[in-house]
Amino acid sequence: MQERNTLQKRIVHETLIRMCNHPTADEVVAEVQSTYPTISRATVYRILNKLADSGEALRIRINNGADHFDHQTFPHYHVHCSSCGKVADVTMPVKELGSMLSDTSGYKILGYSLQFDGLCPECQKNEEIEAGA
Amino acid sequence: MQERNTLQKRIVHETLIRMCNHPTADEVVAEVQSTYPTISRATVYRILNKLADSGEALRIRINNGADHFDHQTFPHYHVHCSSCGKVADVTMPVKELGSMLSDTSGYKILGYSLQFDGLCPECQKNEEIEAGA
DNA sequence: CTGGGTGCAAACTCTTTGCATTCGG
DNA sequence: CCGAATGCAAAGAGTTTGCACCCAG
Repeated sequence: MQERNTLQKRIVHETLIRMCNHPTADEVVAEVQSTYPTISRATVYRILNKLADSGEALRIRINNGADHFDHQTFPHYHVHCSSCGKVADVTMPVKELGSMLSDTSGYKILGYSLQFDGLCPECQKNEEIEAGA
Repeated sequence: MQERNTLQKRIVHETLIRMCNHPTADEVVAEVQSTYPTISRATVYRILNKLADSGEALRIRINNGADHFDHQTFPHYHVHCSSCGKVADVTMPVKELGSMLSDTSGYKILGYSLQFDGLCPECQKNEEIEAGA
């Protein structure tokens, strides 16, 4: 029943912390395996799930795609670029949401997830170029 | 190039409207096939995607699971029961969110998605019973 | 020692796609 | 007619799981 502190766990967690771009599980696998080729995809998935469940990392669910992970656990939100898929932080705190957690047809609210969709600066630029051409 | 009005499209859309419980694509397939066994899963998926793309239905992405669909297109949010997976509406309007759509590291915001997680009344009851036993 | 963790491959879930056929306009 | 839409089956992406082996405590 005792949780063990294995090399794999340390490597995956450290890798996630080092990757600041909200990587997908697959990107974490690739990054981990670039240095430790013997660590398997299943292990990385298992460790990421455990981190997300225990609150040591956030799972970010993007429309139409794989889950992304974020090692930052303080309350914040994410913008997802509809064009290139990049994910960025929205650091602005949304205090109002706290007061919204009621009037939900009898549900006991445990949490919420808020994500924005939009275009990142680069894709906006590309859009203008295409429109101009 | 002209979009056609097929029997399948009408059936899938009507079925979605009739199912008020935010069904998954699979549940729509099952419901449609209970009356029209020859309509294929692929067709239902294609039609649901088209409805979601054209704004005639909403796609609700739930943590760890299949997409749900909602024929209601007016602005509202959803609560997802972490225990039984049921999805319910949050009809409370969230005006504040409109003013949040800025200060997002240069992103041009096109939309956002807000979902709550919690326990539905039934699962709260079950939890109490288990705790008491 | 011992059972939690790992690696591998296979399985699984959800969704999309290639292709021949059908049928709405 | 003609090509958009369908049905089928197979493929695809992302993730989980069964099992034998391994190693942290």
